[in-house]
Amino acid sequence: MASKSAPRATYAEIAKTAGVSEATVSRVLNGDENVHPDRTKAVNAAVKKLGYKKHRAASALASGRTGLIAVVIDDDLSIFSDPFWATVTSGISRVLMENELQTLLMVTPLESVDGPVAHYLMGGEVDGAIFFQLHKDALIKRLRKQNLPIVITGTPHSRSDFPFVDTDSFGGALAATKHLFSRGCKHVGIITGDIDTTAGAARLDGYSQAYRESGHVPSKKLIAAGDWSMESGRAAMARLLEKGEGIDGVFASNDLMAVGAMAAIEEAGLRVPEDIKVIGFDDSVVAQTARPALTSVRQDIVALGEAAAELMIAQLRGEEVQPRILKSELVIRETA
Amino acid sequence: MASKSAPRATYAEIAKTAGVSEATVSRVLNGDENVHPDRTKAVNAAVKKLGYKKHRAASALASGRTGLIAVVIDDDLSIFSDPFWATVTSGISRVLMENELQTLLMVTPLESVDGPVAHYLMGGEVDGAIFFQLHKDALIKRLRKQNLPIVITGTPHSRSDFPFVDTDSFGGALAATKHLFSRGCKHVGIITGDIDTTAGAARLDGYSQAYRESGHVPSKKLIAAGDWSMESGRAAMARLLEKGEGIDGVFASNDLMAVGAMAAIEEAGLRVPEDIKVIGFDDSVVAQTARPALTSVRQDIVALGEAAAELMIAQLRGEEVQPRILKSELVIRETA
DNA sequence: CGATTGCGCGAAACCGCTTTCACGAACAGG
DNA sequence: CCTGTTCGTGAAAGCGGTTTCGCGCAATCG
Repeated sequence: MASKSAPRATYAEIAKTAGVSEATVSRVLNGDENVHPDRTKAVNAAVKKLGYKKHRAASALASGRTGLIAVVIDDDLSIFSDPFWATVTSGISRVLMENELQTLLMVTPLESVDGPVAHYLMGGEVDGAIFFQLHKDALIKRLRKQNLPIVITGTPHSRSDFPFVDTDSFGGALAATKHLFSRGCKHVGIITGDIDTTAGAARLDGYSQAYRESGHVPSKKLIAAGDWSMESGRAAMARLLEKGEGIDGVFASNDLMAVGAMAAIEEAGLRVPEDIKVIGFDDSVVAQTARPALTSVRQDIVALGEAAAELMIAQLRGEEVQPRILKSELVIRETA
Repeated sequence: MASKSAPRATYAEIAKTAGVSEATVSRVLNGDENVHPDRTKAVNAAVKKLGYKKHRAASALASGRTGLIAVVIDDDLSIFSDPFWATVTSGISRVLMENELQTLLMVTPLESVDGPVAHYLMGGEVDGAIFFQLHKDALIKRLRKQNLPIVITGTPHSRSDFPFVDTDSFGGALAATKHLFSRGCKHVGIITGDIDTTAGAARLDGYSQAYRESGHVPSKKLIAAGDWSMESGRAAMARLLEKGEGIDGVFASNDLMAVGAMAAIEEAGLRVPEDIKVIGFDDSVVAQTARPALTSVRQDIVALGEAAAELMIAQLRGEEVQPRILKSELVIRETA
C-alpha cells in the first residue's frame, strides 16, 4: 500500500497551466498531428514544468492498450541449465523499453499455457505476446484469431504464417560440417538434438547438405540421436565409436552434447582434436570453459531477442511482417 | 490493436444476473467478509456462468494497485554468462503468479536505473520492486521512503534494514574449506571474487573461519584475488602456484574461476584432484560439464527467487519482514 | 418499550485518460 | 457574397472497477 507522497499531476492541471482543454493535452501527448504548434509547445512546457508522467492504468483503461508485452516461457525446459532464454529476454526487454513498452514475464509449465495463461492473454491484459519455441501451435492460432499480435522465438512446428525469428540452424550446421571436412576429416558424424524440434531437424539437414556438397559418402552409421543433454551426447558418441566407421570428426547439435561427446572420446582413450575433431552449437559458456576449448556455432542471441521485439512493434503499428532468420557464425577454438 | 471478439463481461452484468449491486460484486470479488453467504454464492455463480475475469487496468485505476511487481536487473553483468538470474527470476515469477501478481521485467544498465527506471518505479506503476544485487543503495533508499515495497536478492552493500534474501555464502565457503582439510589438504588456498561485493567478502570470511577452526596455519600467500571470471581464476591460480607454498587444495569463490584454476593447474603439469583439490561455488552447469566434474557449493537458486517473492508478498500484506538466508550445500563430485 | 448500536447493502462519486461529437473559424469554390 | 469543406478545438461521455457514505433493519441496552 504505497501511499504516494508527490500527488501526481493530471491532465486537469496541465490543461489549466497550458491554457488548453484536456482533449488537446491528450492529443499532444499521443502525437496527434492536427494541433497548432503553439499549443503543442504550451502543453509540452507544462508537462515538463509539472514533471508529469502518464498514468498507465488510466490510459490503458480508456484506450484499451496496456503497453505490456507478455514473454511466455516454458519452465521445465532449458531455463535451469541454459542462459539462452535469459539472454534473448534481455534483448527483448531492452528494445521494448526503448519503445515505451514493458515486458511481462510469464514463466509457466507448458500444460497450464492452455489454461490460465491463455485466459490471461486473451483477456486483453497485454498488447501482444512473444513465445519461446515449443509452445503449442493450437493456442497460438487461437490467439491470432483474436488478433493478438504474436511473435515466436525459434521456428514454429507447423508451417503456418506465424511471425517468427530464428537463428539459421541449417546454415550453421552446414558451415560446421564443411569446416570439419576442410580440416581433413573423412568420416564426420553427427549427434542430433531432438529431431521433433525444428532446430533439431534443421541442424541435421545442414549436416546432410554438407555431405552432399562434398565428395564424401555419408553413412547412416554416422548419425546418432541425442536429446540436447550432456549425458545423451556422451552416450551417442559412445555408440558412434562402437560402430567402427573410423569416425574422425563429429558435429554435435549443441554444446552440452559436444561436451558429453568429448568425455566419451576421452574415455575411449582417444584425443580431441588429434583423433577426433568436435564442433558444438550455441557457443555457450560451456564451450568456453571446456578443455580443450570447444569450436562452436555462435548465434547472436541478443540480436535474436531484439529482432523478436522489433517484429512485435511492427505488428503493433499494423505493419505486415516477415519471419526473420539470423545468420550464425563459426567460432573456431581448439577442438576443430 | 486487437479487437476483442468476446465482449468481456462487466460488473454490471454480474450484478444483474446475481441480483445484487455492483458494490456487492466488488466486495465479494475482493474477499470482503461482511457479505451475506447467499449473496456471495449468487455472485460467485454469476461470475462462473459468465466466465468473468477482472479487468486489470480498471481495477488498477480505481484501487491504485497494479498487481505488477518489477524485477530490476543490471544488464551488463552476469546475464550473458550466467543462468543464475534467469533461474531466480523463474522462481520469483512462479510464486508471484500464484498470488495473482505479474512479473514486470526491467533489464537496464545500472546508470539508467537512477533515471527512467527510478522515475518509473516511483510513478506508482508497480506495487513493488525486486532488485538483483549491485544496485545502488541510494536509489533503493529513495524508493523505500516512498513506501514502495522492496526486496533485494543478494545482500545489500550497506548495513541498512532492507529486506533481502541471500544464500549463506559464509557457511558454504566454510563447509567447502573444511571439506578440503578433511580430505587431507594441508595448504588450502582461496581465489576470491570481487571483494567489494558482499558475496565476495563473505566467502573469504568463511574460508578464514575454517582456518581458524582447524589447527592449520593460514598464510596470506594462499589468498589470491579474482573477479569472478574464468580468466581471472586461471591467473590467480598461476600466482598461487608460483608462490610455492606447497598448495594442495583451493577453494574458488565461483565455478567459473574454479574451472580457470583447473586449467592453470593442468598447464603447470599438475593433476586435479591428485595433486591439488578444487572446489567451486554455485554448482552451475559449468561445474557439471567440467572434467573432472567439479565439486561445488550448491545454492538452491529457485528457492532464492521464491523467497524473494514471498518477502514481497508479505510486505504487500503489510507484514514486517526479516531478511532470509538460505542454506547452501556441498555437492561432492570428482575434484575434491 | 424507546433509544442506541451495528451490520449488510446499494447509490453514486470517482480514479485519470481517450475519443467521439459538434461547433466556430478560416478557406475555397461558384 | 453565399454555401460547402476543412481544420483545430473543447465539452462531455465513457472505460470498468473501488470506495465512501448513509440508509434500513435487527439486535442490544437502559
